[in-house]
Amino acid sequence: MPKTTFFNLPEEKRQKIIDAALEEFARQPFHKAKIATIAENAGISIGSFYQYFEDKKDLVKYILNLLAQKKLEYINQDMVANREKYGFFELCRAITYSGLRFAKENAKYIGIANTILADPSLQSEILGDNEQVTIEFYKELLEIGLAKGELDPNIDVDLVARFLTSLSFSLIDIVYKDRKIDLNDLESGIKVMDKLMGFIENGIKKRD
Amino acid sequence: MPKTTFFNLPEEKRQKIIDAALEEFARQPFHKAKIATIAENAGISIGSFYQYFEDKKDLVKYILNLLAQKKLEYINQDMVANREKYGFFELCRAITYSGLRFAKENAKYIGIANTILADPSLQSEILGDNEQVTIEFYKELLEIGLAKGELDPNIDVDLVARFLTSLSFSLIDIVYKDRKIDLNDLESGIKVMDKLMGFIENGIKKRD
Amino acid sequence: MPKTTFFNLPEEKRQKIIDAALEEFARQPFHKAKIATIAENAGISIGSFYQYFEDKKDLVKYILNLLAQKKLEYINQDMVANREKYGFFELCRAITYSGLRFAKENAKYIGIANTILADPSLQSEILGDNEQVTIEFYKELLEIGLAKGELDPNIDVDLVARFLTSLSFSLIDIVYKDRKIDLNDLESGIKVMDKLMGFIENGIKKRD
Amino acid sequence: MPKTTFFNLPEEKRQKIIDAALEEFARQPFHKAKIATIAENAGISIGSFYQYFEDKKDLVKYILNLLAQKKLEYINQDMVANREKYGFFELCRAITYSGLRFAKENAKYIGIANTILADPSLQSEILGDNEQVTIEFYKELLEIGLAKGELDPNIDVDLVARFLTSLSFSLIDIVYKDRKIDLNDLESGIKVMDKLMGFIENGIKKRD
DNA sequence: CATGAATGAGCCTTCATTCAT
DNA sequence: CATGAATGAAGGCTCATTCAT
Repeated sequence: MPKTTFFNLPEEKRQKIIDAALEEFARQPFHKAKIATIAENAGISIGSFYQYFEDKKDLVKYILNLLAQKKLEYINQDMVANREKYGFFELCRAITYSGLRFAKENAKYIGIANTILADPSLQSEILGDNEQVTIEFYKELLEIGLAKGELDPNIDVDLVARFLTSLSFSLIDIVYKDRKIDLNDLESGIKVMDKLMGFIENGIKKRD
Repeated sequence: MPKTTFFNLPEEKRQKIIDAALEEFARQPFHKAKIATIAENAGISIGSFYQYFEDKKDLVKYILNLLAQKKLEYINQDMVANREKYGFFELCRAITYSGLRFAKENAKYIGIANTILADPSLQSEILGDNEQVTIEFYKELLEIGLAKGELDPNIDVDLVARFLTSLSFSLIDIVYKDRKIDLNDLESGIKVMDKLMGFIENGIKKRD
Repeated sequence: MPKTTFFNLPEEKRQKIIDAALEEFARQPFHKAKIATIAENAGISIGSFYQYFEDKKDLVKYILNLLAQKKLEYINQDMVANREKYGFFELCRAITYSGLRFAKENAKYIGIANTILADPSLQSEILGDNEQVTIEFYKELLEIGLAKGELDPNIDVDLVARFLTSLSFSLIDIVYKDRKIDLNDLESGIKVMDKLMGFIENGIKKRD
Repeated sequence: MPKTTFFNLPEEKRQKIIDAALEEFARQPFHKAKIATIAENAGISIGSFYQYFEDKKDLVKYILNLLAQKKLEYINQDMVANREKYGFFELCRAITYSGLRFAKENAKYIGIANTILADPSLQSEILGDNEQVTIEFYKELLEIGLAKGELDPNIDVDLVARFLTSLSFSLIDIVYKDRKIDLNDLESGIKVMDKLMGFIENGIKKRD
């Protein structure tokens, strides 16, 4: 966690530092990213950087948490809170849709998490159980869907949850890498999503 | 590409070097992986290393090509050559199945490609058009399937090809990360695969 | 010398700063001792520190002077003032005894002077002529002793003075390092001292 | 301990590095001594330095060991081996004499050990039980002297051993700091020593 | 071809000191 | 006077690459 000095900073300055960090980590993997560059782009001195953060890892952890948090904010909290009232596929669509919006509005930084977490020597130390949380969330949705009779009772809940989790990352990947899909046209984004969701729906919904 | 001296080496020695490199890249991201370590584990001197390879990047490119090549070898070449004679889903299953076997027999090194390619500063330089190749291959299979009337004519060939490509990586990911799926029991591996393929099949096959 | 602001401080605050400095210098050599730590332990801000002291060296010089001064205070001033009236060995015993009491009551900080003065890059700059003063003092005592016929006229005054000075530091060293000598039992302290003084006395007193 | 690469170096080069280190540590305390300076004065690159030594501490430990070893070599090994055959004061004189010769021929570097070991944060880590060894050695000599009836049976063996040990360092200190004692005139060195030993002898020898 | 010592640019991190509030 | 954020020079250490043997 950043030191308290960081949080005492004026909003604007703090944001500038975060932006500089995001930019650098988007360009360089952890071990090649230079704090000097980050500091310079943030308009602060190296010494100041070390008054805000314990060290390089401290910064990375914070950035990653920020991204995770930001992504969560895109999800419709009302739907999540009242998940019982919505259909499974409706929820999945909403979640995926929020993921899309997140991707659209943060296109520049989506690759960062992947880049950072690809470093085996950081994973264990930095990565919390974010992924596990996502899996558990999908499992719960699936259980609800099964109880309501929306889903094929034969599906392997664990496996499907894992698959949906992995898929959500894939989706972002596709959107992120394929610049041909114009994210500024949200319409087309939704269409992409709908098609993908169609695959899933056809695959696991209950058939009469 | 490695220098000719490398290819003049006795098979055994060459393999030892490759193994050492794989091991190191599995443990460390590109910029933290040390040639000194690789050389030592390979039982050669640092000087020799530089007689075989141009530099560090040269080694990485070679290793990546090796892995791609090895994965290809797992695919039933007869089916690929005579792809016209097989059903689309049959081919997909076979390809996925080969991916599974590859994952099973090279579990240790699966993460390497991901780790290496997560480095944005390497991607453009090192990554060839491997992924594009895969996408094109799937597109061809889809076109054939469409021509044969196996597939729903409404699907977006480009998107589905992209999706299948991404999916194949996801699959490997799931298998790779989830140690609960006992890869030694190939039966279960196949079951996993079949379930996943079921989703796809339900999603894009032609319905009468 | 500290700035006047320092001496305007309430006694208590000043002492807290001194204590914090002593503590830090006891733990770390000059170049590793941190003003930030001293300031924090003293309950003042770094900025305040620099309002009291010119710089780090200023503090060290002051601390060293304080210790020297404090040690002097342990010596029976009456005996020193009227040195002519006392026997040489009586004076030596008294001085050594006072050194012991100083060591006992300031055990925690005895090592500081040694630690600081071991730094060659500081010695010339910081060290006054404290040691020379001590040597001169012993020389005077020896001259008096010789004049009174207490001492063997053949001794080399300069050398013995130097030796006694060095010895006084050795004594403190022994007491300081050897925790087996229970300083709380002053009785035993005196016994140690008496034995050491016995060596000297036998060595330089006039024999008839 | 230095790496093997260091010991593979030609004698001359090795010596140059040691000399450069001695010179730097004589001028600067541990935390201010710069490897860059040592490397430069030794005529090697910084990189080379780190191929010879693990790190700065590694070098210091080695230098300290060297000095201790060198000092030992000055002692008449025959006398030490056959200590039973020599008188206590004879042995003490010989040991002190060897210390003097060591001081004379290594005047420049005598202060180094003191300087380095004055750093509390290094003592525990670097200092072995060298001092304890010396104390034990003197204790043994004293026991032999007592058994032979050479010494006053009332002396406190432990205390005197400790005192002699401390004294041997003091002696070196005097010689080291007092440039007025011309060490090039060994005659005068011996005289100094004899006087000091006289004090001790008078203090602890058996009186009839 | 093999070797491994030599090189030095490069980067993280520290901390004494300053200064604006 | 008090504060504590800002500064940046400085130094330990790493490691890819070269080269003489």
